[in-house]
Amino acid sequence: MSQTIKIASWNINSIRARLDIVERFLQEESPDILCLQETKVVDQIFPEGMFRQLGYNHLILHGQLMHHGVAIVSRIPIREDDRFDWQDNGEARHVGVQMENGVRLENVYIPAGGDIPDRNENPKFGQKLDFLERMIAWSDQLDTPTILVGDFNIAPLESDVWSHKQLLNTVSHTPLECETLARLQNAHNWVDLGRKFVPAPERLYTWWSYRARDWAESDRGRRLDHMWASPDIANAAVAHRVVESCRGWNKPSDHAPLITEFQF
DNA sequence: ATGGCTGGTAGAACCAGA
Repeated sequence: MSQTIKIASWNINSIRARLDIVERFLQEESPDILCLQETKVVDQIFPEGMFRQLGYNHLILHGQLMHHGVAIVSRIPIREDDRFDWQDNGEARHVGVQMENGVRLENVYIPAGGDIPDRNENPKFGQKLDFLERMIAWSDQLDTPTILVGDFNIAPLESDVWSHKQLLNTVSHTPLECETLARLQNAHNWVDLGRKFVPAPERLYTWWSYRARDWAESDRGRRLDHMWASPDIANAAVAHRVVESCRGWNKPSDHAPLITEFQF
């Protein structure tokens, strides 16, 4: 007997500022599970009501004051199994759950890394690389079917950015970050579902700056958000897309949500 | 013109995002 599970991931840039568009997204797309990044709220005042009204009664929250914060909301049973501190500084950037079928779902918010792509001049860049190294060590040992989603803050391929040449020295697309992300991918033979369904060199973006006069017209996007799957369950993914239209909604996040449908 | 905006928290001529 097969089961279809629809999983979404969205860097929401404040859940409280975005409650209306998240509700619209849940009503229109009806995912079974939604992984959120940058919730920017402590767990005590996370706006659970809207989610529960729509049947999302399983809420796994890992927030903190002001910045970062992740959450997994679900209308099918999930149980928390870990919340790693891959940055080793207490920031809320990961939470992981297990579904009833035993597949793990890991929701991560990799640090942006600051402005200067040099760990000596900019400690945040070093923290980002160290975060990735800890994820590599974890991936090396991983022996359970796992789905890894979230805001990775790296656009690895030339066709993942609006201009490869102009962004080579911009944090999120530097060769060092792209090489490190490739090592992370190789550490578990992770399947990049975005590029499985939209092969390079087709344009594929998930983030557009707030500062563009017209984000859609200039289309200076980057693919910062990703969904990866263990090789042994990658074939369970039967559909995947970036819901770009959400970027044009009223008071949007600067990220668009991703959706993958699995048939287990 | 890849920072032109945006949010949170404080009460900033702030900090952070990417």
